[in-house]
Amino acid sequence: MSTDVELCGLVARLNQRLDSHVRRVADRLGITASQAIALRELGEPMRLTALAEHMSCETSNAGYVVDRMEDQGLVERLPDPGDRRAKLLSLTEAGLRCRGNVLQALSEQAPVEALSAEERDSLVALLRRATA
Amino acid sequence: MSTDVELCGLVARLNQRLDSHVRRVADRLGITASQAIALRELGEPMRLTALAEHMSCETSNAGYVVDRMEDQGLVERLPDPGDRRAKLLSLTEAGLRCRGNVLQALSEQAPVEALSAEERDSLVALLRRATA
DNA sequence: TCCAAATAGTCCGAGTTAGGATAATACGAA
DNA sequence: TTCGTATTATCCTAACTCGGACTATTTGGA
Repeated sequence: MSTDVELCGLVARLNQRLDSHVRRVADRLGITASQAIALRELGEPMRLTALAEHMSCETSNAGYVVDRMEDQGLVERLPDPGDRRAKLLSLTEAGLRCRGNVLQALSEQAPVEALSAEERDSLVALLRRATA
Repeated sequence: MSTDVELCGLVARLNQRLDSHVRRVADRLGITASQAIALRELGEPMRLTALAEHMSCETSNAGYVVDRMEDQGLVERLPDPGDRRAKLLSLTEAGLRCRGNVLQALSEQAPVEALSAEERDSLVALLRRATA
């Protein structure tokens, strides 16, 4: 088994764990995991394409998630002044409150207790380079 | 943005890239990405629970994937001699051939060219500890 | 022995995801 | 300007995924 193949499995496993973590947090807040991730990334208004990029998913998928959030009054689609094709996704009052709760809950539990702070830093650095 | 939160996003991004890679390979071979991963992990007969663990997914999901593979004649469910509840997933002739193609295709392109061999090794080491 | 709890697998419902088709708008080059 | 190409978002379909309910079987303790 080559290093590369093992790497795939390890990344998938860690991703699945982090995802479970987000899922638990989201359940507690009454939203879905994807919504929690979207809220996490919506620190400032952005286009759907940009949100999809931040969420590491397809644009159509981000659209599906935003549809539900719009129904729940968490986000609005405002026209983009500079491009009539585009819309700016902007959090509502409720969305901002919900985002605060998400960030709070996500930071409460460290999802990778097994690593020291230094190891986490070097892991982040490696991942940054790997995905650059 | 804390290190932990950034870590979540980076892992998701890398996972998505590796997944896309598997998806392209699988498309070329006429199977789905999940099937390619299942084939990759089925180096030897194992139970459904074990396969799910290797695939980093729920048992029910692994069952869904195996159902399709069984329909296509890639895998068989044989009774486990030691436990009448369990079944051993075993590749057929066609499954073995397909697995060979998958391993070949997956090893052709390195999915993380941005890192040197040493960096890949330390990344693998960190991920092993993080998911231990 | 006998029963409660744990484990293995199946099935189902609801929700999520990718990818392709489409329509509207923007952009760049001739 | 004007046309071909690229971008932005939406919708749809097929496929995937989780989590829970259920049955059969095993295991461990009284």
